[in-house]
Amino acid sequence: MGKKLTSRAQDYSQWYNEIVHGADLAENSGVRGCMVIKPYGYAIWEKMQAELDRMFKMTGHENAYFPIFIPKSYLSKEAAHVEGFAKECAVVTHYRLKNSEDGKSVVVDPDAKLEEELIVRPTSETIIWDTYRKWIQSYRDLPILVNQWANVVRWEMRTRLFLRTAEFLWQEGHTAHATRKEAIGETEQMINIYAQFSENFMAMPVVVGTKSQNERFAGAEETYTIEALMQDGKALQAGTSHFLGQNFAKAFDVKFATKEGKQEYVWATSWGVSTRLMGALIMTHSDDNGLVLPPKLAPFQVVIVPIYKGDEQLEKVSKKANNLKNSLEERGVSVKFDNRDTHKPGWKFAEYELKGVPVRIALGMRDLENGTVELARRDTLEKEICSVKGIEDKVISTLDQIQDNLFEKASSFRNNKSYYVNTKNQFIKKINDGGFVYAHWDGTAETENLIKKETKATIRCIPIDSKNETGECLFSGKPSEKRVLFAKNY
RNA sequence: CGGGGUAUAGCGUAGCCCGGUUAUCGCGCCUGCUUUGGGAGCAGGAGGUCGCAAGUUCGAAUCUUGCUACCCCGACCA
Repeated sequence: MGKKLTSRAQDYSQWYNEIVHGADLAENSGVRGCMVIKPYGYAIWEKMQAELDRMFKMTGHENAYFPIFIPKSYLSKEAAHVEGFAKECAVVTHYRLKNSEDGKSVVVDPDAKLEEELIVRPTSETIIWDTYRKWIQSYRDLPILVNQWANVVRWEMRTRLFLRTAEFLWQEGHTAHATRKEAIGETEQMINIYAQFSENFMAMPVVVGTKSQNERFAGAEETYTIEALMQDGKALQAGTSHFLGQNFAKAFDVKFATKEGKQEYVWATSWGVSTRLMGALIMTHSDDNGLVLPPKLAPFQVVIVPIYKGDEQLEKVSKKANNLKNSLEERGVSVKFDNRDTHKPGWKFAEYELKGVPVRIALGMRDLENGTVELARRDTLEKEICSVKGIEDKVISTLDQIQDNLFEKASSFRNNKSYYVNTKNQFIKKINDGGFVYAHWDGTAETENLIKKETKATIRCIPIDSKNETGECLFSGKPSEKRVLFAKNY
């Protein structure tokens, strides 16, 4: 074993930072709170994008693009919305620079002040609904099912790579519907797509639920969420889908003529996931040796490391390795053959372990003689000598096993850290230990605020599959109809 | 945004309290030879506006002030 990361037990935050840097995912930039996503990290994001985009299109959505700038007046048209975002908006006030008087620098030209300031979008509901007004006249124009891939800016005070940055990448879906029912259906469909993506691609189990009023999106009537449990026992909101009612239609005067010829306001939804998913991915699977990637999101699923002495051996090994690479690629497996002569095998082993490559194949002269390869899997760190004959099937089944195993491991971790508590003391203890705590709650914002103040826990969601079960709120003693999910959160 | 801390070569650091030769060490980097199945060894070498800007001083990495960035803890948030 080579250089050691800080262990999770020792310092979880530092472990996280060391993985992000060590696995070459991202780094801080010269701009406060803004990150540089490096090629290896971006490749993972691209894998996420590709699958999500496919799922969006399968359900009838189209991509479009709206401006990064939003006139200030738009933002204030929906009261709750502006209140939610006002405190974290970047504002453009001028459109020109000029040389300073001493000629050594550039300064903002005071003569170039904008008539109306522009907000750098923190989210695009307002500019999009201002646009939809022009697109929608009749029920025949509905539904509109549009998504955009974009960057947004929220001026965060405290940032962490991927988890909370001032600028981040995301997708935001914005749909318009003729009926309340259809819009709610869309909201639910999209949260389910996020849940499927999380579980099937990220191998990350999530709880699907709705947000309490306190946690709801600014301007939404209902917010659906997927909540995942990180290895330090804190919850991470991984994606949200909002039923916006007619709030934005009313704010931007978007009406349509029904079949009967009546004018009605349009029903809206919006939904998004962001580069925060990268943080979720890291904190769900990775271990003290580095990143662990599920095969479906790995930039390359297999790395082949040659072992040789001298050019002659390298040539022989390379020939075999390239054949193997080709035959794996024909079967749909992505492979990197690392034939760099500048690093030794041991160095490469450690490097790819840190980078979370699911399967490593080592190939040397001994293997050429015996017709074998050494196959190592990242999730269990197990090594096995395999016959090269039929190795493609073996690799494919190993990748499948890794994908499944990661989900199983994450699921059992979460299940073991999910508690059903019935007393205040138990509640406080389990919250402090970390984990998902299911408890009765009286349904009021006052009690939720009290709990947050006393325990730092918030209601992560009211789970969709929460069974009706009468009980008493642990903090107010008032009656409750179902348990809700509490946790400390990111 | 409030409290605390840090900033010295690509990375991690010593020196700072108590100002004074050529700024320390490790990793990495370059060259050569030997190596190569879990981060190689030896020899030689390169690399620094000590975060930025002012100030104090004969003299500043070291003292003072301002700025910027990052880390930790809070409040806020995806």
